[in-house]
Amino acid sequence: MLKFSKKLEYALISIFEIYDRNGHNPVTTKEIAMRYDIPLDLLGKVLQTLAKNRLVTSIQGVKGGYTLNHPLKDIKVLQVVEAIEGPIALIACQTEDVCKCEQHLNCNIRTPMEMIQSELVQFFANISLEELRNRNLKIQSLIVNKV
Amino acid sequence: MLKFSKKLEYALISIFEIYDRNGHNPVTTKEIAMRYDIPLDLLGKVLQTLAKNRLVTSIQGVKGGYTLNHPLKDIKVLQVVEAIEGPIALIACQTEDVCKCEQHLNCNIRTPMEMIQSELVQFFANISLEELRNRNLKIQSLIVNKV
DNA sequence: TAAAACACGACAAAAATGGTCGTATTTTAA
DNA sequence: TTAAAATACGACCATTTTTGTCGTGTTTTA
Repeated sequence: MLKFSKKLEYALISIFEIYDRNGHNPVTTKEIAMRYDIPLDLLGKVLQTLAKNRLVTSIQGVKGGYTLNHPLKDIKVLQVVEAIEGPIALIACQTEDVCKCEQHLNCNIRTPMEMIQSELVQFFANISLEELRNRNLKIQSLIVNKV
Repeated sequence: MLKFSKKLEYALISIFEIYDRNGHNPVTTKEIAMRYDIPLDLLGKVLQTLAKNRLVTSIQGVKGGYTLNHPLKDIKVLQVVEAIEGPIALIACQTEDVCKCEQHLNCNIRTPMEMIQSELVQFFANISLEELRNRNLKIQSLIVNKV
């Protein structure tokens, strides 16, 4: 099934959570893990990955935690996806320069897949986390109005 | 990593291959499997799934095989994806009416994810297999012109 | 009636994902 | 200066998903 990984879910939950507390102290892994019932160690790794990819800043030591590096409008869904899951590659041979799969000497889908992939990357690159929330709010208000 | 499954690859390869021979006899699982070096039994199941989803027609018996039900322009990427991988559900609780994950009693991503999912479904629903090939041809010709 | 093809359930192997553990490092504050 | 709280990170295990295999049955043609 086409789906996001748990790690990606945890990353998005964390970013939203850190954002919602911003201006205050750094948010700790433990706080997020407890609030959303996420395994502590795993969440730690997710946040470390986000830190390596400069989406959050880590602060070590007592009173440490994580802060957001950018406002939600400057974080694109693509950045989070690629930080956590690596580059998008719909079929295997798109990560390699030369297609190594003996399978498809006469491959009839490589270039079509490259095309759809580049459009998919654009798709994710064009949606910021802020828009994710706002468009959602719009939808909710439409529903409210409808009722 | 965000990617298509092998089965989905095999499905697309098969549809293109059957299309490229159309007007002739039904194409056999064995022919496709040999040409693209795909495990025979697995490919069989993929084609059976496509048949159940009315994308291809199966013909049993000697001289049997599979034929395409629709021209490429009438097959949307979404149909193939959903036939093979089931409905797109970016996070688990989108297949259920009520989110059962104790994890996210205070889930802050469900509705944002619903939003991005519905846009993603639209994305795949708007691309036909014909377009996959044609837009690709356009890109190729641009490259040729560029050189 | 034999051969060639699809149909399908059960199962096995392999890969990916999710999760755990131990240890080290950094920082604050008593 | 030392204890506690926090991140950093590699190694490892468990679970799930994906991929592939096998055996058997059914359909159709020649």
